[in-house]
Amino acid sequence: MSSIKVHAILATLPLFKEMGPEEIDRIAQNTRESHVSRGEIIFQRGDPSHGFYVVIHGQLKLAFSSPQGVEKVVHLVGPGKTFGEAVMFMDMPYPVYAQAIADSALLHIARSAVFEGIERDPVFCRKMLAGLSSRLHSLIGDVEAYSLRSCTQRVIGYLLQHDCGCGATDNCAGIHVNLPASKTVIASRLNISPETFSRILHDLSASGMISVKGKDVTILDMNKLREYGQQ
Amino acid sequence: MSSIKVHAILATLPLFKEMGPEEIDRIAQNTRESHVSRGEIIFQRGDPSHGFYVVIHGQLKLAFSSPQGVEKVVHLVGPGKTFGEAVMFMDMPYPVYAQAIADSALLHIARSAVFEGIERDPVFCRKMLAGLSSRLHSLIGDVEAYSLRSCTQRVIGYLLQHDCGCGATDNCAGIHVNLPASKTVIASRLNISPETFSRILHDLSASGMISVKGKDVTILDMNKLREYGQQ
DNA sequence: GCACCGACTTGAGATAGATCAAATATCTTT
DNA sequence: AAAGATATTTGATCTATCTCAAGTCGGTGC
Repeated sequence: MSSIKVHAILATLPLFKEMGPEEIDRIAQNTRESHVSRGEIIFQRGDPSHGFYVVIHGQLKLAFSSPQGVEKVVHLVGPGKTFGEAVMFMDMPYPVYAQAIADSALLHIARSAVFEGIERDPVFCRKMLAGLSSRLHSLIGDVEAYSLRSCTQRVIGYLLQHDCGCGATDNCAGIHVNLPASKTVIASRLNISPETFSRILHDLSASGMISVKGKDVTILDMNKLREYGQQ
Repeated sequence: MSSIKVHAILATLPLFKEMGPEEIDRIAQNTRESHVSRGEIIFQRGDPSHGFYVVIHGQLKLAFSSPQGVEKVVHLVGPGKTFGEAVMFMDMPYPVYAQAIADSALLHIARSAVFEGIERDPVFCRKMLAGLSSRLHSLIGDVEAYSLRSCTQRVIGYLLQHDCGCGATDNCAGIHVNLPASKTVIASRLNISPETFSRILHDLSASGMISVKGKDVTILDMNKLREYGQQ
């Protein structure tokens, strides 16, 4: 891929917006593109970090597995999203592994470029801080969900979060949610067994709140669903 | 408290070490001291953030509660530790509330001072990033523990993490752990009911791995405990 | 179009940990 | 030091969710 194109991709990221073209070029120079196919590991738990990643297209998961081999998906990363920033700022190996769940293209941005960027540009630095903060915020949300909500509530929470932003209408029926990965993976993300996930989806369908066709979920009764999810 | 003393306290924090005295003074100028007694709320979930806090002495908890009133402690903060940084970098209200679990003294550092600091000093910025990263890392650890480990394993993990650093000896028996809060609070922190926590401590005592006297736990057989916690 | 393979569903049963309740123990306040 | 209040322990029971097992569905390659 030409460095022109890399430049263009970087320029669309919130992180680099507002950066001057020459700064972006500097970053682009320290960027490595890679293509991975479904199932490939990008890094293992315990590997040292040399930078962070941007997903150009495809989908991957961050996860760890127990000694018994049970896998727990912590995070799903799709196009335009970044991962691996946090580890870069500590002298620590990756606490999770990253695996492609679809053929994907990635950009790797070298740690050195980021550290230079911080040195030069306080705005960049603040964006980096904002990015980390928002990841932290969503992890707190996960902790809250795992500890205070039932499986059904977590599923409903997930569906509501992933409605494809039809706007502010309160009870717009027919909202469409596309599951970005296999149901087994989503279940793991929600810390539920696949069987339980399947049953919950079934039950929500049966009571007319949603309808499910493969990876497409349609929210039929938003209010009822919200109510169910609330308390 | 005199601003001299504030200056001295700030200077001991890793975050401000390496900063010049005049810079620290600038920070100190934007610092507000507060004393809270046991049970007092420092901020509520939903409150807007105007800076972050340093604990001078005392102990507090960050937590949220479910609609049914069940409380879940996310984080315990003791002397020398900071909290509330992450929220400061986003336009979001606090996702948790903070409550003193012992009479405490706090320093509040205004957001504006932090943002100025970032503007001026890339080292400070990097430390801020490192701080957030490390918090994020430990949250990932929590998520891992909640999703892959049993209650007993979490308790053991907690005890092993909180041994008061007797060094690298592998099987130094008699390591002493002091629970920094009531057992009910620790249990919540570990996402366990108080009853279950009590029983686990009892069982570990019964099998001779630890001994418990109030808030003092002594690890008697480190190896056995580790083994138990592993798998 | 058919056979195969992984993903999903459905049923039955098992269980870790929660909840409820009552008895102690510990800390606070007077 | 006694009375209350709060925290902890212990026992008995309950239940949400997991696990195991057996289909069924849906896409892919031949």
